[in-house]
Amino acid sequence: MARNGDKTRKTIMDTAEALILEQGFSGSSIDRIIDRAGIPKGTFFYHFPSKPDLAQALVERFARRDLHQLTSKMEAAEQQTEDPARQLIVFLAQFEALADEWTAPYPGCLFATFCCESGLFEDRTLAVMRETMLTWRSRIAAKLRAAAASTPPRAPVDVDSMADSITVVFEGSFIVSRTLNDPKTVARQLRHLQTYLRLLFGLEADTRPA
Amino acid sequence: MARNGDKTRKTIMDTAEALILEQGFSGSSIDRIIDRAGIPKGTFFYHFPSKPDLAQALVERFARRDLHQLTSKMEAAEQQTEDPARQLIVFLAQFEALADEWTAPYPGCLFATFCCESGLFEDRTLAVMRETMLTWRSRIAAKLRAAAASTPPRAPVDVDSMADSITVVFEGSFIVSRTLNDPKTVARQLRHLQTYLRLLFGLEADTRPA
DNA sequence: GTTTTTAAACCATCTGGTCGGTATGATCGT
DNA sequence: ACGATCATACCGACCAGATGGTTTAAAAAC
Repeated sequence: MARNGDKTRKTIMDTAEALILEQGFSGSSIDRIIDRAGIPKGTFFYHFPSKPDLAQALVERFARRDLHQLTSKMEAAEQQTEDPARQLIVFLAQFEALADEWTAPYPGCLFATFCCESGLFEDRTLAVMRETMLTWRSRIAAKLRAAAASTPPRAPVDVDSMADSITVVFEGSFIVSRTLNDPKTVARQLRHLQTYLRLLFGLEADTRPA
Repeated sequence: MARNGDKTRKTIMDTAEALILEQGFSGSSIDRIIDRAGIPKGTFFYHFPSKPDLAQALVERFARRDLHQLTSKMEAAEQQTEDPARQLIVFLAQFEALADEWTAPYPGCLFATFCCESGLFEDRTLAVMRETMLTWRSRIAAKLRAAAASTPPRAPVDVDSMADSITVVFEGSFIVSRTLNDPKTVARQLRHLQTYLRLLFGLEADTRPA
């Protein structure tokens, strides 16, 4: 299965990511990863020269998928309405709909996990996380500026930190969701963010409670 | 030096907590903890029979301090104003003032760290975190109900998840703050929460931007 | 014939944890 | 006031297994 190298690599990464989300990075030994994946040790080190290289590959893949979500859901929102404030609400509503389907086992964010062990990682690994968050900030902040230009917000807000709020709510609600064993937490928190935006830009309230 | 046991114990716990906040729990080996603390191994195991017992002691101390903050800052807020909505804003403003002083190294939350490695801990350890978060929820939710009773909120909100938002913002902003290397993130996010509350209960906007 | 996978033995170092022992008072009967 | 006793606190050598990682040689799959 020579050209199936990609498949094996994916198996390793998927298994590792799932394990890391449960036990953290240091807690996920290579032996346990290959044991769960049913793959010999030699194969692991054929694909990843070292454990830090695995971390790098995982964080890059996670960031790629994350940014793809940002782009695709933003484009979908832009096709639904012209108003930038409404676009942001539609943007969040899509994530809410996604999160609303979740049941256990609770999802996690690789960024949060790595951040909580940040002293163990190389700079290049942490840089991927930083750049991803800054990309979210700049894309969302641009929308917020457009929204503020067309409708003055009801309260003075800093667009950059307001943009960061989305990331904050994601990361924070993952943690609270998992700690409380409540899979609906993420969806509900995303709804509060929408309510905040509605109030800020004077949009009619949603009938469902936040 | 009979009664110096407490001091040694505290040294171990302080060192361990700081290290865990940097490297995570599995990443903080007992050898590294005692090395940093300048304490021999035998002494460590005299105070803590096992590593899980250290985790338990740490999480219980953290929870105790956390709940003390909740109580003391809530009482301070209650002495400043009678209006429950304003009390919540004052409550948050106190944490904001605290967070606004922070510079590097970035603070972390032991709960977040443990949550990201939750697969490694005993139930009793995770239970402490869960109960602490639920205590926050019920105390804040009570205030929110009182606020909603005196002023109908401008948008329909679920008080329990609104109460959870505070925990969500704390946990989330710790992660974002550390990832972006921006010590001011926590304070700014706490300000957004205040703005949300102001808009919700029709209070005048703060002049400083959120 | 090149890429990929498998298998297993091997290594130095680190891991959580044990154990026998020591120092320092406080408490005690005398 | 005396030494004997005792609990608390501290020390560091030692252990078995896990850790990340290497090596080697061979077998598949394309």
